[in-house]
Amino acid sequence: MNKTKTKKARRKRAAPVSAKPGRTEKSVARREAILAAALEEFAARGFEGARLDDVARRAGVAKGTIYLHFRDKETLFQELIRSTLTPIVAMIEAAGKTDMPLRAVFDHLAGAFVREVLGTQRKDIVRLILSEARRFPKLAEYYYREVPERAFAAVRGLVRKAIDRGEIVDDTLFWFPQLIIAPALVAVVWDGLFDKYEKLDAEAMLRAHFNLVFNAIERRPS
Amino acid sequence: MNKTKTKKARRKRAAPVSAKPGRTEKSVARREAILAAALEEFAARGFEGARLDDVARRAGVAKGTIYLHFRDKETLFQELIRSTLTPIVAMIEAAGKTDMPLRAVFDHLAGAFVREVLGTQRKDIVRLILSEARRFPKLAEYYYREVPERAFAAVRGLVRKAIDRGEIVDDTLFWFPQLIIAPALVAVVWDGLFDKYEKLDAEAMLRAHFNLVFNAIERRPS
Amino acid sequence: MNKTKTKKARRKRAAPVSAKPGRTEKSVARREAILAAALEEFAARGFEGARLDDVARRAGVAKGTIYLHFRDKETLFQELIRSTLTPIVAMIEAAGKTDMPLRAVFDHLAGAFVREVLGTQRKDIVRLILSEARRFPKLAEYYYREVPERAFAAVRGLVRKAIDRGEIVDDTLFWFPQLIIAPALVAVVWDGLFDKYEKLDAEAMLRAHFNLVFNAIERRPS
Amino acid sequence: MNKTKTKKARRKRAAPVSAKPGRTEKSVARREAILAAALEEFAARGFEGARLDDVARRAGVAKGTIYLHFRDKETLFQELIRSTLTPIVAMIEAAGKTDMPLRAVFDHLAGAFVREVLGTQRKDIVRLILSEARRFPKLAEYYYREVPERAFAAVRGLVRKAIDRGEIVDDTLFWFPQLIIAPALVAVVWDGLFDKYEKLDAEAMLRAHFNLVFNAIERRPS
DNA sequence: CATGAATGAGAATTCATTCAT
DNA sequence: CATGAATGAATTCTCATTCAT
Repeated sequence: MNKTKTKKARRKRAAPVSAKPGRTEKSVARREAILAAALEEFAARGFEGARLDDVARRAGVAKGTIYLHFRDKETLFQELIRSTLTPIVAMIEAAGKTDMPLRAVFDHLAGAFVREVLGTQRKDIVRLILSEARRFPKLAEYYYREVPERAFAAVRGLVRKAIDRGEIVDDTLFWFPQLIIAPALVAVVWDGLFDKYEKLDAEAMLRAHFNLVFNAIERRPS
Repeated sequence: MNKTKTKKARRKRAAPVSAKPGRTEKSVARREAILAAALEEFAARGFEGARLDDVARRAGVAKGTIYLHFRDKETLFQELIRSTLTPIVAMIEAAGKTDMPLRAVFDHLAGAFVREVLGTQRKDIVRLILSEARRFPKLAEYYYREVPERAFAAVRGLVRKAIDRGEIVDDTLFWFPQLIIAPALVAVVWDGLFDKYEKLDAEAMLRAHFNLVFNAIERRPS
Repeated sequence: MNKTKTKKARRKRAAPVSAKPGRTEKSVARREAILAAALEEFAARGFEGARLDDVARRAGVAKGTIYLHFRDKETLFQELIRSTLTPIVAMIEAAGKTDMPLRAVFDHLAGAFVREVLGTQRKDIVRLILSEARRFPKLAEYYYREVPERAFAAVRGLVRKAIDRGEIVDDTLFWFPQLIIAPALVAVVWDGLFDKYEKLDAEAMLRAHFNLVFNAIERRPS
Repeated sequence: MNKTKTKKARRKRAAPVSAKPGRTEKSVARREAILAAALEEFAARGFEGARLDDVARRAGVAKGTIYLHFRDKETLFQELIRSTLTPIVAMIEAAGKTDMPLRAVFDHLAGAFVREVLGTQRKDIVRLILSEARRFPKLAEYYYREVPERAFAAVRGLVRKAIDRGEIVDDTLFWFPQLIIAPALVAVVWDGLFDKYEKLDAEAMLRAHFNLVFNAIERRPS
């Protein structure tokens, strides 16, 4: 008689909607406070390690309040990732539509990355994705669709245009757009793990990388 | 921050010595079995998510036996990382002492990386470090001293020799040795998160990267 | 992204077997202690109202120990019902196979019921079934198959034989075997709810009921 | 026993008066809506299992509104039972005052029971009393005074009159009036637990029961 | 009166760690 | 050395009740 069920599947009708509930300023503010607190805690301890108790305390709300805004811990985590990603995705989309020279676009994106990601808590979100997405396949797919897939499609478009315009003579970046962002990944990881042992000037590294790459692929004046 | 570190300080009396205990064959075999099982479980669920119960079951030993070989869960985790790292460190040391042309050394290391890391469970160890090391500063430092510090020192030595020999004309890699391994990091991350959505030919990517880099820095025959 | 799932479905591999785990005397004794404590608590507060904390305390074990023997609260509840029912089912089966006069069989069963059910904690189990089975359809079906279905089949067999033998001249009990046990149900309910306000001599009531019934259906010597 | 009654005594300040509040039509309607919703929820999940959230939703009021009409969950429960019982008590009182033949009275009551209880949600109230009254001694006593005590007094009066009039020759029902309603109890229980496995024609069963009983006790024309 | 967001005391369940056998 | 039953602190999630609007 039901020996093998995995879990109780406790009651839970009429889901707490998860997304934006009330509309009051207070309500929105609380939601933001919870997300901010969650970012700190998840970043510091990972998904499993973070305690909702601490999130609540840090957000200045009662434990139960979290559940008025997010169905459960996992939902809170995913909403956190999502809401942080949205503006980044917008930035990527915008970058793909420009007609500036390739090098200029990358320089601009590198600056934005250093300023808007590395320089803010958004880098923690990136780290969280690196650390946890594997255990949340839905999240991994969402992230894949929103970020690398779009970003690489944009890069490919830009590279093709640059070739067509004669700016560059090599299509390596078309086939491996990963190569252009690889140092950014290094920067995030380094910042999280080794910064206290050795500083890394991420912006300089990114610039050096672009120099190498464009030195290799730019049309050289004979 | 880090206000409420209640957790990690539970009971912990008379520590069972931790390191390599007896010398019996059986004992050593058990230790290996536990480490192998731990790798699987930690890789699949992360440090917090893994259960020693599952490690024991997978290793075919009783739960208590784990404690005969490792002081606690954290020690098991760190020993796992350490023991996996040892041969990699040796490889790095060896690579730094060669006199082969720089390009040849990197090609060789890339092959070794694809074969010995990406193609084995060692990639899971790398991922675990990326994911968890932040919460284990001791581990992060150990890893930093053993791997990137040594590896980058080796790279710097090789680069200097290559410049001295006139093989290359650019010292970017001396200042940012990270740039040469960045795509390897991408490969590990991609493999863990996105492989099911889009395959990535890591070896081809690494080769393409070297082509770009060396095209940029090699002395060009006038 | 998975907005509508009902519950976390937390990990739970390799079910804790639920039934008899170890084989030690101690283990069996603990299991019994837990079941006994559970009976008290469930009987006093119902399924939802009972707290496993109290069950553990009453059984003299730690909270976690309960989970070594029973997958969860529901399983504990159902095993409790089941293990109590088993001997009752056996009794019913035996009663159906006799060749005694119908009246004698019922007299015997009534005695057994008063002695073995009303006079023991088994009456609490009956009450629990009345109270809770509706919320555990699996349990309700199990109970139905084991008790009323068998019991009424037995009654019908006995009634038919009694008619064939000319003991009784009426087949009402064949069509409504419920009528013969109805007062027993009243006795259980009364005992639970009203005994403190007015005592009910259950045995006398059952006897009076049989007198009525047999007075109505027995072949009357013209 | 009952060592650890921690539960039922949480906060409870400035009680909101409990009983019938305002007099507005709206107010009365709301109260009725809440009671109706409460019946559904308590019947489906029991006292502990029912959630006031669901009651409020079903009644179309806010959660706080319940507390404007009922002091707390327990009060709501008891008022529900009480208000449902009132008309039943009236029916019993009326039945006790008739001068119809005993058999006719019972036939009439059986019809009323099938129509007004079994055929309506009132049967759920009966079930709730069977299930929960034990945990609410006040409720049990109230119910005892209002229903069985009165009903059995009425039955005894009717029986005595029937004997005096020479309708029946046996006083069993005087001593055990429970015997006359026992099948009704069976009908309620069966309906709740086993109806899906086997239908029970309650009315036919009650009639068959009366036939048996009156066949046994009616003065037989010599 | 009505609302429903907020609260926080629980309650079920998990799992690292211990220890008697 | 090995075992695995037992422990109990910790953690997530629930829901009766309150109270500011």
